[in-house]
Formats: sequence, structure tokens, C-alpha cells
Amino acid sequence: MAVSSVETNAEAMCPHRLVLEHVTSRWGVLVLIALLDRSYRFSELRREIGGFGRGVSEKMLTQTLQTLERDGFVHRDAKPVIPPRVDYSLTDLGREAAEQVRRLAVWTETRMGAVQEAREGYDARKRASEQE
Amino acid sequence: MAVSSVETNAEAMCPHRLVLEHVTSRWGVLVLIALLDRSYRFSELRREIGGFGRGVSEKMLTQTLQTLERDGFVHRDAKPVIPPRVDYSLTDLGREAAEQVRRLAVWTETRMGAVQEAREGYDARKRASEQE
DNA sequence: CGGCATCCACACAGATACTG
DNA sequence: CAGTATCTGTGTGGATGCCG
Repeated sequence: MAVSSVETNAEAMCPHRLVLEHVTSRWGVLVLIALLDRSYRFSELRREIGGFGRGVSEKMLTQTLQTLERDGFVHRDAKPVIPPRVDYSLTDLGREAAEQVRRLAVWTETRMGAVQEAREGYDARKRASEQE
Repeated sequence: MAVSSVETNAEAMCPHRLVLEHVTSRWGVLVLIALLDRSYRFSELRREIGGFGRGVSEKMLTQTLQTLERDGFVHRDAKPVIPPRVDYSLTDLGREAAEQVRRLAVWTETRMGAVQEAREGYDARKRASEQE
């Protein structure tokens, strides 16, 4: 069973581009950054990531974690207890990736002002040309 | 008109997370990296990105470029000639982002071996547990 | 609790056809 | 050439039910 059909189709692509897509995927980014702080349990992680606005669905988080685990970025520690307890953490490989991703995220935050400004200019120019 | 409805819905999110999604989006990543080398024309960029496997659809490239332009990462230079000629290049802001993204892409390439290894282990363990 | 399987709705990606 | 408009397949994600 393939993780998802989009990947099955893309199996012919250069493999590193696929890994890059996993790391930069919508939820992959957030999972990696969260796990950089500490290990998380499944539901904990879900709350952390979806702490505001829209959250991850259970299905998407599962899928994201499985993909990242398969690529060797995330370690899954399932403890055979009742009730079940599963902890997710970064591997060394995953930590390297996560640090790069976090750097990008931090940069984004510091540059938000410039982005906002650019958007206002863009929108203004667009409005002006529409009602000429 | 919003760029896309997913963004309209996410308008309530922390804005920097949206920008991060633009930068790390499927085609955004590739566009930024390509433009780091030099400026490209529309079709040129399309060929460069889809040079193998699957490419970008015209629509998605348009959409990606418009989003990145609005965020102030990409500069669009449309020359009023026949036939039309439009050149895309990075702004200073976009160059900063693109360099981060490229670093991540390069890291991914150098680490492909480890990822492949991790995957084989994962798949082997999975097969073993399935047919127990 | 931490999943997996299924169904369903819908947004999005992509192909196609068309325009300035 | 560089788009826009439109249509359709598919991926995404919610809801639900079930299991270890």
C-alpha cells in the first residue's frame, strides 16, 4: 500500500524531490517544528498544531507522521500499555531537517512586515488597473 | 478576489503561517530555487521546473507566481511587445527566502542515502509484522 | 488513547480550449 | 507567448464506527 496515490504517481521523479515535499508539506513543517522542542503524544501533537484557526485532521496527522517516520525523520515509540501511549520524537536526521525548517519559519515571522507591505502595494496596483 | 479559497478560510490564522505555506508550497519551492540562478520567462520556467517526471500545469505556475509576487518575493516584468514577453525574477526579500529553501533542498539531496536506508528498514519491519 | 477503515463533501490540481 | 476560462478527476479532511 502506497502512502498516497500522489506519491505513487510521482515514484518516477527524482527521489530527493519527494523527500523535500514531505518535509515542506503542509503538516510536515508544523510537526517537525513542534517536535524540535520536545517529544509529543499523538493527541498532544494534534492540539499543539491546531492550537488556533484550523487544525489537523486525525487522518492527516496520522499520514504525515507515517510518512516522516518512514523517511527516518520521526521516531515512533508505542508503549504496550492500556490505555495505549505513543510518543513521537525526532531522530538525529529529523532534527537536522527540522532545524532548517524552523529557520525558515522564524525568518518568515521576522519578515512579515515586508510581506504585508508588498501585499498592500500589489492589491492597490491591482485595484487601480481594474477600474481604469 | 482571494488568491484561493483555502486562504480565504485560513485568513484567521496567524499570517506568517500562510506565508510559510506559500514559500514551502509544492511549486513555490521549485520556482524560488530556479529563480535563484537567473530570471526566467514564463514558459522557460515551466520547462525548467517540469524538466523531468511530472511538470507544473500552466494554471498552477500562474497561481504560484501570482501568490509569490503578491507576497513580494517575485518581481514580474511584463514588456508591452508582440509577442508578449514576461520576465520573472526574485526581489531581495525573495532571494532571502529562496536561499533558505535551497539550503533545505541541498541538505535533502546529501541526506538521501540515510532516508533510503530508513525506508528500507521501515518497509522490512512492516512486512514482517503483517505476515506474522 | 491511538489508531485504521469507510463514506461523503468539497476544494484543488491538471488538462483542454480559447484570447490578447 | 502569456495568460484566462472552464470542466473534471482526485486529494483533503470531516464524521462515524471499530479495534487493541
